[in-house]
Amino acid sequence: MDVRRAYPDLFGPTEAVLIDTMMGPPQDIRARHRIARANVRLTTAAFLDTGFAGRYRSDRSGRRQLQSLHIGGDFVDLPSYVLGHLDHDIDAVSPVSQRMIPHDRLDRLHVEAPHLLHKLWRVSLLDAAIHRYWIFRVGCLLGRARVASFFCEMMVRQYARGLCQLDRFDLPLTQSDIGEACGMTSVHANRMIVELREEGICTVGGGTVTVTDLDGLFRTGQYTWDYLFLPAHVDAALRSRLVAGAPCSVAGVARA
Amino acid sequence: MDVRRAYPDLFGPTEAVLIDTMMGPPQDIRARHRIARANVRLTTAAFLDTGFAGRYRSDRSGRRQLQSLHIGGDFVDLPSYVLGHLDHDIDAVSPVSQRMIPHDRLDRLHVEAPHLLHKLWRVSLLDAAIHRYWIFRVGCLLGRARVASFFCEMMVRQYARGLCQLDRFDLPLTQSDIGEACGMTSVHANRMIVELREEGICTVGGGTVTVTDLDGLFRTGQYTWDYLFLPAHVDAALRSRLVAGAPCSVAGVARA
DNA sequence: CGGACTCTTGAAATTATTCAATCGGGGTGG
DNA sequence: CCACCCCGATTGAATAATTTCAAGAGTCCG
Repeated sequence: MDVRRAYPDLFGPTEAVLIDTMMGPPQDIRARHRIARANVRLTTAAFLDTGFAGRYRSDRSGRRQLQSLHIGGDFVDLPSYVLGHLDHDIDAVSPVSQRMIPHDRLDRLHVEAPHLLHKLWRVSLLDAAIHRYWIFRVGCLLGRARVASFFCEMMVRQYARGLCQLDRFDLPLTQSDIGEACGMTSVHANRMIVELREEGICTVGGGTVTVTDLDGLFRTGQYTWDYLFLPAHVDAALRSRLVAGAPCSVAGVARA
Repeated sequence: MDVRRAYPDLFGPTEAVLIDTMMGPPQDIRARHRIARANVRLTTAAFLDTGFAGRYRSDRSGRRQLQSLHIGGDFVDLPSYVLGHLDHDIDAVSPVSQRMIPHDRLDRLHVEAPHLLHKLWRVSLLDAAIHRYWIFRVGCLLGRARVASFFCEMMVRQYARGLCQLDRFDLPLTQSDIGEACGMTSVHANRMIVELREEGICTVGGGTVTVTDLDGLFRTGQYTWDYLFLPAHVDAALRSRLVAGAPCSVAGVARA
């Protein structure tokens, strides 16, 4: 996954080349291995080439919360560049291929290409917007809606990068992982998934979610993608496929 | 609240003056009035002088989730500068005094003071770290712990800005607001608050939380402040007041 | 084949919501 | 000044959502 494909409305060809030259060679990380550790001074930032990586925080009883789930094309480690270290661990959820960007290489952008740093700032604010939506999901929605909303997001984010169509998408998570993402036990996650299947909305298995009722999935998850700030053409494509399009998005921004 | 007091380890005196010159005069917003609207092109970013402001998203049934709560000294609106508009509303929770920074004034920093933009990037990543902790709080903790954790955060963040001691702090929220922050009903929030009071941990009323058992509050909320990236002296002060200090923080970062 | 892990299901216990009602303080109009 | 009203806090009881505990079935792999 190159940065242009990941952010088609953000980076130009020259910028993409520059970013590419900053990144080291691809490194493979095995599933369930650590990508970055909390409370350790870091000197490189990871760009996620392929695979899934997650941020985790655990409570005292060992119960774990997935705080974010990154897909190919995400800069998973920008916070470590700006803040120096992380307050949480980042793990490979599936097998991952990543490319490292040295922090001091990013430092040089301040004189070489300051506009690029501004765009990386934008990228990290997109992550923050996703975080806020996760707060909403976990805080407001009931079990079935939480899982549906989570599936919607993972599908739309991959769709926006050309990684899937709107009928199925990769999700190499166990039901325990899905529970950790949605703030529920694996047992309850299983029951919600069973319900979604019985309602003919989607099936989950083999690391893939197959969507049998796209509208139903979005409706059940009360899902809108306005917070993803998608490129206009992706937004339009999504709208055309959904009877009750999202209430708002980039294209629909009013003028003041 | 000036920026130096808000971020003592981040901005130098010269930078503080520069930021100050960018900001317009203080504007008063009445409680429960809108500060920024979703899906509207914005041209200024708000700096919160005093008061409390919150980001909200609602589900289809009208149930509302507080996604973040800002206090005096927060740049509440940086996402709107970088992304152009917001995907959610920002409301004044209490009476608010804010100062606006025109986006084009920030643009000029690219040539005038690029290092300042980098620091603003840092500020927005601190917000993102707080978002992630909210995901953890709402997704992992049970009711009483959620409320205690929320209280801890609001106290520590205000303490770090010299806005309170560790025995009481302002929290001009109704119990309904607290419920929206913690992902629960106002009725349940009330019950959790009653429990905290009966356990001798804290009392809530009149827009103030009075902490009668600081250790108990932190223990009940399983709270650590590592994600706030506090200045070292604030971190040290907190540690010295808590028998079982947080497991990790800036001062405790390993060297790689 | 054995072991480890995941998915699945049932039943009991816990946690949280909903519905309904009461209490109390602060402000307003008479 | 006081009756009245509204809103927020509080409580009880019934209902719903979720967790916990436990067990069994399926699958993959050494």
